[in-house]
Amino acid sequence: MANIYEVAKEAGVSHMTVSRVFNNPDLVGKNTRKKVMTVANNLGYRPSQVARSMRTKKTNYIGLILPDIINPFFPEVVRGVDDYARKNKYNTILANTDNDYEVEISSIEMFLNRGIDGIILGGIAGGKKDTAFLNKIIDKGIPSVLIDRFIPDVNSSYVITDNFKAGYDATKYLIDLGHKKIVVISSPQKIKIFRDRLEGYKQALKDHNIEYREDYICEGEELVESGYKTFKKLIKKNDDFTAVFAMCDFMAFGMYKFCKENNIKIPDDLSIISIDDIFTSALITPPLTTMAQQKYEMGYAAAKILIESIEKGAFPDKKVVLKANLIERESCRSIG
Amino acid sequence: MANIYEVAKEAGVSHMTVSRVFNNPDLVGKNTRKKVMTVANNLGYRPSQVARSMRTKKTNYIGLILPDIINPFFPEVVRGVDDYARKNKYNTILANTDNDYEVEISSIEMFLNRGIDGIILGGIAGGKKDTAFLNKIIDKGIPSVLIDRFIPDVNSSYVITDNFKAGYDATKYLIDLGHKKIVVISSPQKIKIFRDRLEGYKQALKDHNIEYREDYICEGEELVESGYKTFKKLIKKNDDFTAVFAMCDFMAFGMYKFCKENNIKIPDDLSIISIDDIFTSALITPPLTTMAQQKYEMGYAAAKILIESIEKGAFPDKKVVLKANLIERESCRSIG
DNA sequence: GTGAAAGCGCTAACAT
DNA sequence: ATGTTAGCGCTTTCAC
Repeated sequence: MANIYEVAKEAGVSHMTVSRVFNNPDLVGKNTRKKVMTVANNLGYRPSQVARSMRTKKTNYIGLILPDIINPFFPEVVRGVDDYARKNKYNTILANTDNDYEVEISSIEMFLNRGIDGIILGGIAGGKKDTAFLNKIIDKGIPSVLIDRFIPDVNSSYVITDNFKAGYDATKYLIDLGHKKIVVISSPQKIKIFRDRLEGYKQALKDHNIEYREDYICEGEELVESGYKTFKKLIKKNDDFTAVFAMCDFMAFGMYKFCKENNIKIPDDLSIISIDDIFTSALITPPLTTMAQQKYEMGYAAAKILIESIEKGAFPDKKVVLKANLIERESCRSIG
Repeated sequence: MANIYEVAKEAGVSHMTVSRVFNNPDLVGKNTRKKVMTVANNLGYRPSQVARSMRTKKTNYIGLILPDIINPFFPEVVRGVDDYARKNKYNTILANTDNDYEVEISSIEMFLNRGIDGIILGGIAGGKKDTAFLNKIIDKGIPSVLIDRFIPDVNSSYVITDNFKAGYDATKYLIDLGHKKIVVISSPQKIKIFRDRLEGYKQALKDHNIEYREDYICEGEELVESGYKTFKKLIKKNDDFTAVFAMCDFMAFGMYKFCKENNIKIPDDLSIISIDDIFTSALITPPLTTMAQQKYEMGYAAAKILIESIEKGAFPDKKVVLKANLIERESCRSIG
């Protein structure tokens, strides 16, 4: 493929004029510009982004680290990131880590070698290792933004759902329907965003003079199977409740399975509300009432923060909090 | 960040020795190697992939073009591609096109500018424009592999499901259950893989002496809503059937919705089988019996073909046909 | 086993 | 409005 010198020669100008035509067309005379464009087209010339990156120290790549693109929460996030990125001449490089610390580290290494301009971290687990991990990135001076995670003690930009309010609203929705005995199928409480959801639940109870009961809370992992097991465990200890607040759709799906097997009718015998609204939630029976996270917007906003700060040469320093919206479907009913 | 010269200076060797330590360690004496490694670590040196690409004309990037990562079929494919790629020191750049020809073209432009080493095309629509599109890529001399599509008249590598057999097996499964009146909710017949599924259906009918009826086939798009509408249209014309072969899970989901609304019990009143097996299919009620496509393997195999041919400097030239596996769940019943 | 020279294709900085 | 020079950080090639 033709390079800048061949185009220059053929067009009878210096290579710098060709460069300008592609980067600062205004600085080039109209006729020259036309001539150069014609020659460039004829020769099939396209500026090498690699050579450009070499010179400018800017690759227009951003790295996106997340546990697993197969988790239905992420594709929309990824699409949001990539849509904003692409609109602004950036490309996204994805790294699936399966929450494996070694892989997270090697992904960063790879990104560093590749000279990416910034990093977005989606849904990393948030333990102590992740604090170290994030600090490592920040120390390198690479702009970064967190999605769907808040890591205490680290001063990072992030885009997050208002998890307190989501937990509050979900609970309030059940209360308004007449429920007073509301159990919680909880995602890992070591992760801040899930603690926030629980706090929201507690506050809603308090505001409506309902007593908080420790034995109404049961914790598992963010997996369908875990939702099943966690609910099973809970119901064995105590079946005196009329509604469930599941902290994520996955766990709600697991509950659905348990209920089906044990002939518990949703919502007749039991109301269920959840948080996420992934694709499947509208399709199961009964369709799941859930607090929809704005997944696409999360990705989009994160990319926006990141890229704006890259362009400004400033460190990203914005916290965006998104609302979770109640999607009323058919898994809850009014009682009493 | 330190560059190769600083490391060389600090280690008291030439920069070429440093380069060799990272690329051909065997050519360097053991002691020198150790010394260099130590210095490199201390200085936090990492070879610039950009500079390397500039020199070698190889970026170790592959481009992956697909309609939309949000479509639940693709995340697993992407993961398969990326897992193989990453294992072999390649990274994947994703481009969502929404099947928009302009976007497909501009994605290619972008990939070309970036100097990617090869392209994987997943699920592009397959019309005339796509033939031209694919030929364009091949003409550029860029190695490419198709996933989940066969484009007639273009000599390209591909990884595909045995769609004829998938259609055949799905139909035979219903026949073995005693069904003789089997309608088809079809995905677009302008796409070769769906025509193959229909051929499989026809052959299964033939092999079991069941007459093929034109009015048993109704065509729509690969969308939940379209499954709903297409089935509605079909059933209005003719409700004399006991089973449905839906060509993709999405359309089956749409049918589920219609059946629920119209009090048609699955599988009691109607048996449904489909092709795909996306995440949701196991969670709906009743769980959907479907021919599982090997999505991850598709991506993995495509990346393997592509990268092997990049490394060999040869043009990819392999056709991989994957089996679709029957996942027996609860949407079909035995009759008569 | 190690080093010196050249150059990949571009842009920043400085001319004119 | 256009051109000249230098150099980004590597690897290829050739030399010793």
